[in-house]
Amino acid sequence: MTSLSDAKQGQKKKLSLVKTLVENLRAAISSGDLAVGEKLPSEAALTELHGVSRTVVREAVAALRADGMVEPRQGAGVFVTRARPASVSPLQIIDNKRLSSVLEIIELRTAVEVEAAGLAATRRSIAQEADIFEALSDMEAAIASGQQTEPADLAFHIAITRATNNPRFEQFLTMLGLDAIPRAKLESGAAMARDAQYMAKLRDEHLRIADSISERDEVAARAAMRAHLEGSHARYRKIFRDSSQSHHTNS
Amino acid sequence: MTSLSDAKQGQKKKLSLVKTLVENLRAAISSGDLAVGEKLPSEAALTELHGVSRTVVREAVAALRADGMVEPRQGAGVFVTRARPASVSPLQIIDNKRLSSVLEIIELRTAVEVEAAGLAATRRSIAQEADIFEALSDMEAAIASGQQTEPADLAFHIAITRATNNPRFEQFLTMLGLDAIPRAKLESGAAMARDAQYMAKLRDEHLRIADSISERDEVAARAAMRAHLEGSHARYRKIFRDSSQSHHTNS
DNA sequence: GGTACTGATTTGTATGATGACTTGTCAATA
DNA sequence: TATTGACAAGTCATCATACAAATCAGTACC
Repeated sequence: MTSLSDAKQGQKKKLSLVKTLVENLRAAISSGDLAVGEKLPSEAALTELHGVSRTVVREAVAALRADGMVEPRQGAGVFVTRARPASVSPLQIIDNKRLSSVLEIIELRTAVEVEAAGLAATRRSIAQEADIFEALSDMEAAIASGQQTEPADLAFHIAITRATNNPRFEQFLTMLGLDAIPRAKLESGAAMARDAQYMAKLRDEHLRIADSISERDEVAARAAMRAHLEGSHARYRKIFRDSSQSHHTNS
Repeated sequence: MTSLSDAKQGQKKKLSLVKTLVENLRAAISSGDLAVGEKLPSEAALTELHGVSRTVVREAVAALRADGMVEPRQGAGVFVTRARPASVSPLQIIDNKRLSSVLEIIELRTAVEVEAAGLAATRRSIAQEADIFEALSDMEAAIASGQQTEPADLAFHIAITRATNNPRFEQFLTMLGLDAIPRAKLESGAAMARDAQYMAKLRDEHLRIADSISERDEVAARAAMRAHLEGSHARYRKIFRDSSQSHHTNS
């Protein structure tokens, strides 16, 4: 025991007792020594174990709670909620350069947006329906005027998630942000983006989704959204193939 | 002036003193009211200003320090180092207290996990199949020994996302952490958690999912996962109803 | 068999005390 | 004058104690 004070004196001087205790606990949690859902030793036990006062223990727990790693419950104990600090959003580590990463994200989007389309079909309000069609016409306007279509595209999809009346769906898509609508224009799709045929197909897919939601046809809405995103997946997979081929011929 | 205690009682019911103080300070900092480099009021001043004890003040500062927003210097004071927390994850704004929030998250999970189950059924490797069944038996062991089942439950679901061979699915679930498996045992489900009938049903649903994935039956896997999560949704909605009823009778 | 009570455990908050460190003041000194 | 050194006030770090509030497991009771 008194391992903390010893360690502290063993090192230079710095490291406050709280900081060392936080590091210890954090290590124990992320190493799985304290598994998710498990209960930490009680404050009394921690004071005993580490040879520090309750103040130190409480401040250390306060720090972990701020990280979202633990959650104390009065009368019950302190419980581990996450193995890693919540501050690092795992999905944020999207390597936009790698097309495989883009494909992975599209697949995850498919999961969420197909469900969103189905829920939107059953729950949408009149106003939300109008918003969807408005986003649709914005997109068409962007196509007609040759502007960037990505923001309008994203707005259309967000309008649908909003129509689920479950804010988490919109949060999810907003979190992905423009990463969700990959950079076709940038990578190699400059030609494709101006391809009238491609744009028409995109518009048609969107229209089909919007119509299904409008008609409260859940099954059709799901199918249309899935077709749209799987089409998108296929298109980017094609880009992947083409670019790697051209890469080969170049080298 | 005891502004904190007043505010606390003014709101619903809960919200610890530490949390409210943290929010206040955080707001003051990000609003520029307390500029970067500036020194916070001393502990004594803060206790006076907000009408709380030093314990509360110190834990609040410990939380801000964990966020990297302030840095205390012994003998000198506490200084602002950043205007914004080091990083914020967008979905993090989950109010675990509100059951409606839990229900929303379950719905989002349903979207992701139903798709994951389908993908897992088509893509799983032999090893991944084994991992799923291992998680399943861990869960059964937890039930049998009367341990907490939530961690094992989460592990089972994560094993499935892993079998999609798309790391984004696992990242998504890991991001939610235990928020994804709401606190049945904690809130009001102490009785439910020990309910053998409930546990048997849970086990049966899990088994059905695992079997479908094992047999590479995509449709069945999706259906089983959806049934499982929609059942979960219904169960928590029931808790919501019951608790609000009991609340009414109490008041 | 279910219900209400009770006591032990645990976190939340308050308070007082002591030590260590930082900073500014100011007199003593070269 | 400029530098040094002691000193005091202010501040955070830590410890110890106490009580309140919530939880939980067992127990007695009906």
